[in-house]
This record gives sequence, C-alpha cells and structure tokens, in this order.
Amino acid sequence: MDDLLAGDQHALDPLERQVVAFFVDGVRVLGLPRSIGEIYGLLFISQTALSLDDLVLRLRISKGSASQGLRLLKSLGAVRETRGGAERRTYYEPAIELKRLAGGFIREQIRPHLESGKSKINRLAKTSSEIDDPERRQFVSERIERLESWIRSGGRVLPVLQKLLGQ
Amino acid sequence: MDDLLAGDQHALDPLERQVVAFFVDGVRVLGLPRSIGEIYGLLFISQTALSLDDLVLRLRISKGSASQGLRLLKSLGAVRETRGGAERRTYYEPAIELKRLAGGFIREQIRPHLESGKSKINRLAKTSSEIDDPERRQFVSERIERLESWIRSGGRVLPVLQKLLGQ
DNA sequence: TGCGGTGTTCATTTTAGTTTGAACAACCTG
DNA sequence: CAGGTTGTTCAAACTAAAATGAACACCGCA
Repeated sequence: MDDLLAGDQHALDPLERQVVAFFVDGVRVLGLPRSIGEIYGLLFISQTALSLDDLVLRLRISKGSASQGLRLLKSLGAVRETRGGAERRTYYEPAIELKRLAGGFIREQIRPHLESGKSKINRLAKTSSEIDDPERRQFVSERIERLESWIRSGGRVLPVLQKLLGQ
Repeated sequence: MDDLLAGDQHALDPLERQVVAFFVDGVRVLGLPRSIGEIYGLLFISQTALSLDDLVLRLRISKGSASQGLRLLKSLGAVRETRGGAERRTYYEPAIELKRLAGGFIREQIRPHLESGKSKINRLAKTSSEIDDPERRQFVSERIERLESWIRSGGRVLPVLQKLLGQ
C-alpha cells in the first residue's frame, strides 16, 4: 500500500530496461526463453555481481525462473559464479567474450543436434535399404546422401565459426 | 466409418514419416514452426512435385497451415513452384542445395536481426550519453562498445559461413 | 457474368513451452 | 543439531505461438 506513494526501490532504470529488452530479443533469436535474456541482460549492464535474490527482486521473476535460468547460463558458460569472500550467497557475473558465448552455445545447443542428426540419418539409411522398388530406393539413397553432406558441412563450419568469433 | 476397415489411402509410409520427423526436429532448432518441417520434409522425400492439396491430404494439416508454410518456405528459397503444363494448380519442389537453404535463412532470418540490433544499440548509446555519474557512464560505454563488436563479428562471419556452405 | 476450382486471410482454438510458487533439500552457524 | 538462509525441484497455471477452418478473394473458363 506504500506503492502509490513510494516508487519501487528495485525497479530497473530506463537504461537497464533497454538493455534487458535488447537481450530478451537477442535470446529469442537463439530459441532461448525470455527469462534467460532478462537475467543475462541485467548482469551484463550491472557493475557489480548479482545474487539470485537480486535478480528475483529487480527483474520481478520467480526464484524458480532465476534458478533455472542461471543453471542454463552457467551450462553455456555465459555467467560465472563469484563467491564473495566470507559470503554465503553466490554472486554471478556475465561472460562477455563472444568467443566464450558462441563456444558454449555451439557446444551445448548445436553440436548435440548435429550428433542426433547423424544417428537419425543412420536409421533412415537402414529403413531405405528395405525399399523394394529399385528406382525408389535409388532416389531415396541420393536424398539421404544429401542429408549426410549437409551434416558434414555443418561439422566443417562450426570450428571455423568459433575461430572467426574468437577475436 | 470405413476407417476401421480400409487403411487411409494417403497416410505416410514409414520412411516418409521418419524423414518428416527428421525435418520437424531440424526446423525446431532453427526456431521455425513444426508445419514448416513437415512440409519441407515431405517434399524432400517425394519424387514428384506436390500441390498444396497433396500436402493437406497427406500430412493432415489445414489448408491454412499449408498455405502459410509454403509462403515462408518460398521466402527462404527452400521450395520452388513448378507450374505443370496446362495445369491450373501450382506444384512445389524442394531446393536441396545447402548453399541456397543457408543463404535464404541468413538473408531472411538472421540479417534482419543484426540490422535491428544495430539500431537498438544506437538508441542505447543515446540513452547512455545522458547518464550523470561519469564512472557509470564510462562503464556503460564500454559495454555498449562490446555489443557493437559482437554485431561487427556477426557481420563478418555470415559471408564466410555462406561461402563455406556453398559447395 | 456466373461457376468451379485454387489459394489466402484471419479470428478462434489448441498446443507447446515458460513461469510460478510452494515444498523441500542443502548448508551454514551458533 | 535447531534455526535460519540460500538455492532447487516440479506440478500447476499461464502465455505466446501455431494450427485450424470458415469466409473470402482470385482466376480462368463457358
């Protein structure tokens, strides 16, 4: 009920809101949930490391979201923990080197799909070998060969990507 | 009510189902809707060009989905229309050159985001210039500079990507 | 101009995916 | 080891995005 009088102590300032919005958009392109963008965005523009509670308080998201979001960001190597001295609580800082961010994304989100793609193609090849009609079998083989070449290209491109982004 | 006796004339065979599932997964990684994967997948494994009605019938999707899906696939350069002779109806074939597919995706889905990113960063820079505290302003400037460098890297990488995939 | 066939649009429904929050596990700390 | 703090889990609620399908626009043809 103070709300009407006192502005909220924790609300984001305009710049922070703009940066958070920027990253919310950014992560959507990558297919990641909004909360990931909010969390990373606020860390990115904060001069000090923030705790889970800070994130909950300032972004007005649930503890659950913050916890899960941080877990994903950690797995991507996009945030690191800083245990502040005698502090019990964990604080988080963003990784801001593109190399690291891209590397984590490729490792965690892209490579697994390439791998599962390979095995699915193997199963496809097996299914196709049972086709009776030779003409159909031939056509399908060619298409599967095409899929394999796509995957090979992907495998070749990723390292180059990482190299180019690591500057 | 024939359903119990007669199998459905139009249902996908096991190979087709497998290929469609493969592409459904594939497009999800790219952040595109499931129907896009279904449509492209069926075209990919079909020996003949298919009409919109064929897709509706065989994939059991609505005309609306098929129409919108084809529109997106056309905009990506992932399908081409073949107007069969005196036929009134339009038939569709998949583009299967990775170069073309990647090029279309980059052009339609990635570049626009890079562009809008640039303009958002400009607005950020404007906001940041109004910060009073010099130390804070300095810090924010550095972070914004970092964002700019990311965008520059992205701009440099895309052409290389396209080149590498075009083989 | 009216008719049959083909494809598009868009308000509504449905679905998949995200967020919430209450319960609880882990962990200090006195 | 009791009490308090921090962080995690997961079923349920919610939301954003996709699919549906009925209305409609378009087009060639008689």
